[in-house]
Amino acid sequence: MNRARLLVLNAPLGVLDYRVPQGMAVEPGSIVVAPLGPRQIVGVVWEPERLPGDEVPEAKLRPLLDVLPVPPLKPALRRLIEWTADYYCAPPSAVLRMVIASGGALRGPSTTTEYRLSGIEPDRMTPKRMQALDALQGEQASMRELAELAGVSEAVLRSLSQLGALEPVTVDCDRPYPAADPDHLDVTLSSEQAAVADELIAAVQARAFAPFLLDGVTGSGKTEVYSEAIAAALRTGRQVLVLLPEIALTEAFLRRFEDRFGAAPVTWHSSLKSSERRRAWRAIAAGTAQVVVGARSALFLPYAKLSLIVVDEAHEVSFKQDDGVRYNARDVAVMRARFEQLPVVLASATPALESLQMAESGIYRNLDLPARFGGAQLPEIRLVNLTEQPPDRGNWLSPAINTALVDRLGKGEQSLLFLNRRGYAPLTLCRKCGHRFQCDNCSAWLVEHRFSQRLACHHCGHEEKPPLACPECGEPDCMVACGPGVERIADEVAGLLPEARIAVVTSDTLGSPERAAAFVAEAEAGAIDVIVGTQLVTKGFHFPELTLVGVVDADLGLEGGDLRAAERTYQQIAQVAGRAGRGAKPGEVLIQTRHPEAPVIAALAAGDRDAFYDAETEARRHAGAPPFGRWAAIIVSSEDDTEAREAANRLGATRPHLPDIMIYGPAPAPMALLRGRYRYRLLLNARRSAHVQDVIRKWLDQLDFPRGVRIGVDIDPYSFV
DNA sequence: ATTTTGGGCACT
DNA sequence: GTGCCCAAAATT
Repeated sequence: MNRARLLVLNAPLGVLDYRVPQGMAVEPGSIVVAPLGPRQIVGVVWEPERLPGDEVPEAKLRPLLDVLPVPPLKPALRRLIEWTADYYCAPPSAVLRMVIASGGALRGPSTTTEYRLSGIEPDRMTPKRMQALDALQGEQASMRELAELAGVSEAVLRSLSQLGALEPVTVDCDRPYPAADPDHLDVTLSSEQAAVADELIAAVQARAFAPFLLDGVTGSGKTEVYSEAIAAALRTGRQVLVLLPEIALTEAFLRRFEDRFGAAPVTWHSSLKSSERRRAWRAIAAGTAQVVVGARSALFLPYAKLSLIVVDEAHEVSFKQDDGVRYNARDVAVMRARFEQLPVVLASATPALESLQMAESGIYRNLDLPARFGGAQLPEIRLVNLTEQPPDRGNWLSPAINTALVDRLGKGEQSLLFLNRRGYAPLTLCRKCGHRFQCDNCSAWLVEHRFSQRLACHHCGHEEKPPLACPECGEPDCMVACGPGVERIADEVAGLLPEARIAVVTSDTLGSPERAAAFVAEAEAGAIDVIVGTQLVTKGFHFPELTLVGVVDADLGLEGGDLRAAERTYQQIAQVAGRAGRGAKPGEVLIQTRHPEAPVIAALAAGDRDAFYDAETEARRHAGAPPFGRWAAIIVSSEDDTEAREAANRLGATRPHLPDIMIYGPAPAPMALLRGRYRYRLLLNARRSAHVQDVIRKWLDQLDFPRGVRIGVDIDPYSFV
């Protein structure tokens, strides 16, 4: 009798045992199809001793249906799944789901049919058809995806297809990607860069676990350096994974990559079309995808022969996933490298304190690139004390920034204004009765977006048209904007420099890779004078003509009780400052603040990175915060407030009392209502030696909660909402 | 997660 | 007795 223990994709089921029929060849890692009641589910064969489960009598076992024609998941990846589930207190099935991310990749034919506009106009035009033809210009995807894209039903598209306006295209899912050539470009590195590159190359050739912290100021050429390690990996015929924090601005990165290697890398991110996702997954599993550039989810793909992981901008907060499995891709990347026995490079100009600490204690090898490449100087940083030099009433830019903006426009140089607030104003109220426009589903104000004429919630995506009259008192045309957003700053610049070409850069305006690429092209061509942007502009840009950076409100990030507020503020401002003066002309950075004496701000002004890190290290040590202690959050949520509060109280009442773990709460979460769910939070602060995960698991296991209640565990949380 | 089962209740 | 709704149980 041949049994197989499966990890199945359904989280509440987890582990199920099956019989292996005669003649079916399975091994640990095989991806199989199994019967479940009247349905079929996908699972992965596992070592039984590694997945605890009750022994099911043989009579109950049903036979497996099929083995899918994809390579079995390798032991290193299976260990990573186990580790991730264990460390982040997540169901193993939920982690497995990230590996088998592309349902369609596993089964079915190796071609799919996509549709695109043929250019033929349908005889009879209807509003829906018009809308579809408009929206689908230049798109090619499956019926379903096109329907979603155009905001029409599939029936509309089917009729368009019948009329010939949409034509089918057969797509081969296994067509190979263009080959990357490690020697496509002859690269000249400085001697400092070459020394660092050589060390990385040696690590790639050594084929052993080796974590590196590649620590270099903005503009020091980190990408060029680790590209040489990528080239070394390509020469051995193996694969490389490069993790980037966000896709919005990867276009520029991809172009540089193509210049270096003669082919675009394989990309992986959430907005891939299903056929692209499938093609990438299969190529990655087959080992034919040489270099994968992806968002954090690319970390869990089944690489056939991985040889190097690079985490670029490794300090970025967006490597922390904040729903589903709440993992930190930066940390999991190191674990994957360990299980796979490979080098991993964390590259950053402003490393997380945790990473610095690992380097200092010798666990990570520290590689420094202290100078900017090509002799470019780091920009000069000046503080603008807003209490001494306030902006004009109703404005947000101080005379100092205004003067500098005028000066740069006169010289034909570019300026960048940074404010981490989307929209026109963070709060809108009625001038007559003071009514504040709030989201129905979240504890958050609705933010006015003037360009798109909408009031939007930045947490749940709810949008509405701005009302003509106050919903509370009926006063017509009553809305008053409170505080600045990037759109309002752009307005102010337009008033100051009527002839300037201004671009607002946020996730709203740069949502798609295409638009991001268009913006980068415009900015490089000098068609933009002033860029006003959110944190999106802090990363990755390289505009040689950009010589002025203005930080509109340096104090903004320090508000709120976020444990990492100081570090994040330092990183954001240091990164955005690093956009200035990357070419031949020196850069200048003006930082508006009300607290010039705050340690973070003072360190930024002095350009004294060590002073900041020393002060922050002491603060963290004192607070028992990472890396000296650990935090964990438990979020209890339900659509019913009472149900959520009672569940949270029950958790609080049964809290374990331990000497090395402090447990605070429950209390309403800072976002007490989010996407229609009421939320309560408990916080754990533990000594480093404490087994936080074990404690949490034991604590939660002994309780039962009503169906509507969700318990989320966040280990090493970044977001404190 | 999804499907099946079973109890309670209103209605014929 | 039948149909309907919802909660609980089962799924290997």
